[in-house]
Amino acid sequence: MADLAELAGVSKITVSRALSESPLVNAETRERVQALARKHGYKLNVSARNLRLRRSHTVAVIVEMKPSTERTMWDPYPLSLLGGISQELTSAGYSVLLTTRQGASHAAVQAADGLILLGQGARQDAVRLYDKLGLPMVVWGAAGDGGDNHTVVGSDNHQGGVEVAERFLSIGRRHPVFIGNPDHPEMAQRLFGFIDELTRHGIKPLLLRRVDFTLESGVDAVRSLWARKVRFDAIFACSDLLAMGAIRALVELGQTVPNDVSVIGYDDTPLGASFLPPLSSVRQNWQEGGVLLARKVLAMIHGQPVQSQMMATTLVVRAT
Amino acid sequence: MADLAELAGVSKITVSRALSESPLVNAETRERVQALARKHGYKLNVSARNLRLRRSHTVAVIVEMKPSTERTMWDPYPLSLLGGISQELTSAGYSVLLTTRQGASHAAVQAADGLILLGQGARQDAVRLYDKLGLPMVVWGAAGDGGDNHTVVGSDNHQGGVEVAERFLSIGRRHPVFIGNPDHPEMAQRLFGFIDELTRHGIKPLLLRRVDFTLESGVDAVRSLWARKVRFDAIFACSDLLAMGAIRALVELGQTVPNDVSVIGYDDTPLGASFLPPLSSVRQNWQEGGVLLARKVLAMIHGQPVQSQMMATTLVVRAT
DNA sequence: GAGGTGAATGATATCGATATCAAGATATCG
DNA sequence: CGATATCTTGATATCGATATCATTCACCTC
Repeated sequence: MADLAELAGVSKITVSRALSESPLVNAETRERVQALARKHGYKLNVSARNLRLRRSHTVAVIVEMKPSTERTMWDPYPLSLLGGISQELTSAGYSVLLTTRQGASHAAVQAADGLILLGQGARQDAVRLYDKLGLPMVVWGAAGDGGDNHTVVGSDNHQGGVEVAERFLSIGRRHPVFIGNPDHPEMAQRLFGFIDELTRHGIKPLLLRRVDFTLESGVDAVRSLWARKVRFDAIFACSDLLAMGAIRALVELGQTVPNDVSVIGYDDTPLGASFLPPLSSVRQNWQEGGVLLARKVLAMIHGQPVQSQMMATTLVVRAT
Repeated sequence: MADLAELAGVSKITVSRALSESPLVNAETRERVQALARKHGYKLNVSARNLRLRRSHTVAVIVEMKPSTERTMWDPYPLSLLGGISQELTSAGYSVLLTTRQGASHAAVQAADGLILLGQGARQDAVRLYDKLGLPMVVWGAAGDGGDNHTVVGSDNHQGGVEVAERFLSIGRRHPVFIGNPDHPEMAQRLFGFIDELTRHGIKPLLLRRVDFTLESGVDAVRSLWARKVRFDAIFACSDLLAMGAIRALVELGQTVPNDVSVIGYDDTPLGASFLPPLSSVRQNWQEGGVLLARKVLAMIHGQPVQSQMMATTLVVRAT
């Protein structure tokens, strides 16, 4: 910038003003300086600016969806959110700093203007940890206890459960089963919604705990029900893969879907949609979720009041 | 840092040295300063350090896989690579700055120590654009013309095509069809590999151009073949979705897979693996790809010699 | 005991930008 | 025509860290 100043025959500060479109500088001077800057390929030193302005124009995104730290980055789940976040933040002129929880101790994260936490961690420990940093923070997940310094955005898992229950009830199902892992706060909400709605009609679902969200796990779940000779006519699975596994096992056992047993999955993956038969599923709009997360951090950074928000889910009824 | 210096009764510079584990400082002093730093929650100002050291310990990842700029972040493809990149870089103490091409003009990207470009853009224009920045750069994609300042990492699409051809030949197929979009450099490589190997055995495949990589597009492709009464006994589809669509159409038309027609997809998605029948497909290891990308940039940043590299593909033979 | 060695610490300058205050040039007004 | 307002520019200090060179002091050797 000093060089530019010399070239243009003005002072550094005038160059600075010209490049930042300050109205304090003469239009002609501004043009001249900007032309020179382009010509010589001048590049602003972001560190210097950030140092002076005491802000980084950066939001750190910490990904930690599962207890298994090894695999966190691999699930398509956080990655979809990331898409929305990234688009919204970059178009607002902010940078996205991507880290896993291990990397989050690095200094760069602390320099961020705000934090987006994907996944609350077991027992909210991650949330508490980052709350201490005192940065504007938005968390993706189930609505927490609140009262902290952070905002929560998530999809309304409780409502998702309710919708599935309503659907089952409306088509006359009376012996529903829930497959999933209620230790996970978001899954728990789905279960609660499911139970709440069923209970209002005097029905009590069976809870089948499954930790792995794989196709095999779904197959296994149904087989175990069958082996125990449990009577059931509807399955609410916490993921599409579980649901597809369940259907596959049902078919093997000579059951037809949806005549004998209705099955509804969760997440409405393309995978489920192109399954045969096409899977009914609860859709969460992750793109929108990401955008919302980004908007909330930005609002917090700008000191605007921000509220937690749960996004509506949609039950997509296909063939199962 | 100045405050810490006063508290500890030493100078700023000594504090700096103590916190950076410099051997120039007395062990006892170092302990004392570090204890104070912890106690008062001291946080290093990264901007200041970066300014002084003239580096940012940051690698920018620019995502631009498809001509359609709107959707770039949504394909699971770049996102998987991102996982590997992120883990490798953060564990090496580097930060990952995530941007789309639109956001890449922002100053923060230019401040990065290195660049990872996911997707070369149509006609390599993106590559050329960023090459100008003069930063260490690694590009994911098909091996380019080389000779530029960047390194290319990608999976060996040509070999992938060859492997599929070999498989078809080994099971006696004589009328293969290729479905995909040869305008895309990576797809083109697959096609070339496919053709090269087949030609060695005097066989010429049929090329069916399809731009969309959806299930519907695959269905449509096979129907059009059928309508034209083309004779074919093997299909190499450029994506698993295309392959699954093709199979679905074949089944509708009364053909059996793989008895009448063999089908092989690309990418070995979980989707394909849990398809019925389980899809044969060419696997690219994206996790490894991401790790490799990260390692190469780091090497370039450290001034070590780096070479472009194509990763081997694996043909996973399942039921189709 | 003079000179040399090495360990520990400090003073100062510096990285590249911007905020603040000051000042010169020009325009406007009665 | 002088005074005040407006526009434009500049000098200086500053953000928070680290590199460089200088200094102090204890200890060792001959």
